[in-house]
Amino acid sequence: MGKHQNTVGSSTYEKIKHDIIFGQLVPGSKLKLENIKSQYEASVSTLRETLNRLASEGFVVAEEQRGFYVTEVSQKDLIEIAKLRVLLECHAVKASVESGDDDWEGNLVAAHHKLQLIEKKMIAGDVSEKETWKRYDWEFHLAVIEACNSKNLLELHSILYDKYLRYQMLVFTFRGDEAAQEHHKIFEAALSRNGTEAARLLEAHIVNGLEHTLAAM
Amino acid sequence: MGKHQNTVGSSTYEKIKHDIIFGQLVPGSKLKLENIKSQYEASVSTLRETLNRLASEGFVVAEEQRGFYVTEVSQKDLIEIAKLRVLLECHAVKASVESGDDDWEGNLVAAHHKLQLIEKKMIAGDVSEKETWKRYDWEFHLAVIEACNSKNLLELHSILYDKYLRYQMLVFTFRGDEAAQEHHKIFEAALSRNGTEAARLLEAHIVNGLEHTLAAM
DNA sequence: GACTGCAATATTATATGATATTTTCGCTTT
DNA sequence: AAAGCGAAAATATCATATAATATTGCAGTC
Repeated sequence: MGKHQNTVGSSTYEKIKHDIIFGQLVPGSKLKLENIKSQYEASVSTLRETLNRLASEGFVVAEEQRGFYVTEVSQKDLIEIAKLRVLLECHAVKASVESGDDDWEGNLVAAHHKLQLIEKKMIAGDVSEKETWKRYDWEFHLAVIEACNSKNLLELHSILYDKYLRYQMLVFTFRGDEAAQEHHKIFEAALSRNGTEAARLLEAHIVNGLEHTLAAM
Repeated sequence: MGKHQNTVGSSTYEKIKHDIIFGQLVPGSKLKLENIKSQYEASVSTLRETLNRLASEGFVVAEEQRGFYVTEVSQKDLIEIAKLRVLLECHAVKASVESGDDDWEGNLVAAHHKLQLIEKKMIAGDVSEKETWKRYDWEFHLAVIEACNSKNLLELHSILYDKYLRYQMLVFTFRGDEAAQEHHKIFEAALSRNGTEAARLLEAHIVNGLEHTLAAM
């Protein structure tokens, strides 16, 4: 059961990725190896491995012979990412409700329940658990599309979600009850196996979130 | 004009990726650092950087403390990739014909012309330039969607195309005149700004290719 | 006699610090 | 200003040390 000890490489990967998504590492800033070496307690080579991985995922830009930079943000980029999320996620939800089995349903119910609980807390004014909230949001969105039968799609979606999340964290604002209701409707449509409706609601949900974030940028 | 000298890292990346796509490195085989060190003339650290990059793109699988393996192939995976290509490429072509300018048209005409030339050679029996042919095929498909206004989408598509190409190379078979005609029809639809028709033809083109490849696996 | 469990050994992956290149930046000269 | 020239800083690469995994051989058991 006990998760075997992580390598230095994988834990620095998690840390740096986290710090980019949650804004500790500011967009456009240079990642000088010597500097981050002390900050993340890893050697140059290990850091380079990490930064190369993050570069292929798009969180870091690697300029040949010139080092690494935290990827810039822009409204255009956010719009692209949101549109791609709509494209992939709406396609996936239709496939998912088609082929989801009882396990899928159970998992979806659980994910929605947990999300609902923390949303209530947030709406009541407790903003202390932003990261937990976002994890539950992620788990819910994943649960909806998980039965889409495409590992490849789920992997792409995972990266897109993180990129989208980065923008949300950048200009943190809570849409509160509105988003919670949208989640609930998506949940109901998915559970009643209405793929088209779930896709429609999902698109509206993402677009609303996008506009909210854009307005705050 | 002169392309500035490549780093060891980027050239080994190109080489290993090429060898995976074109089958020199067989699916599932282990990439032992010491072995490939001599083969690709790079140090362990450089190779690890490369393999980490290829792992996030999905050409290599990295198992913690167990090393790197060439990603396995399967019919299921191929089907997933083809479906994703359809999803992204059809969406992109509609956006592209909407907003493509004269530069886009010019580039598309050029790409189609070059592809047509080499297809004629191939049909005539000259199979000596497989790689050039595939590069032109790639350039054509890219040219069609290039004006979609989404850097993110084009990057995802680029990786998907390479994964798809790997399967085609695995069971190399030339669809000949059939594919050439499909390309031509896609070209005409795109040029006449009929996005819906272009998307329809593109989907059929990819699905036909998929079935051809599946049948040969 | 074959099978299981354990310990010693060999192999391999991971991580590090040192070295070689390359770029950057300030200073001088035109 | 613009170009040329180092010195300093940063990146890319390497060889090696450390830690983990796989393998082998040997006893003890069924």
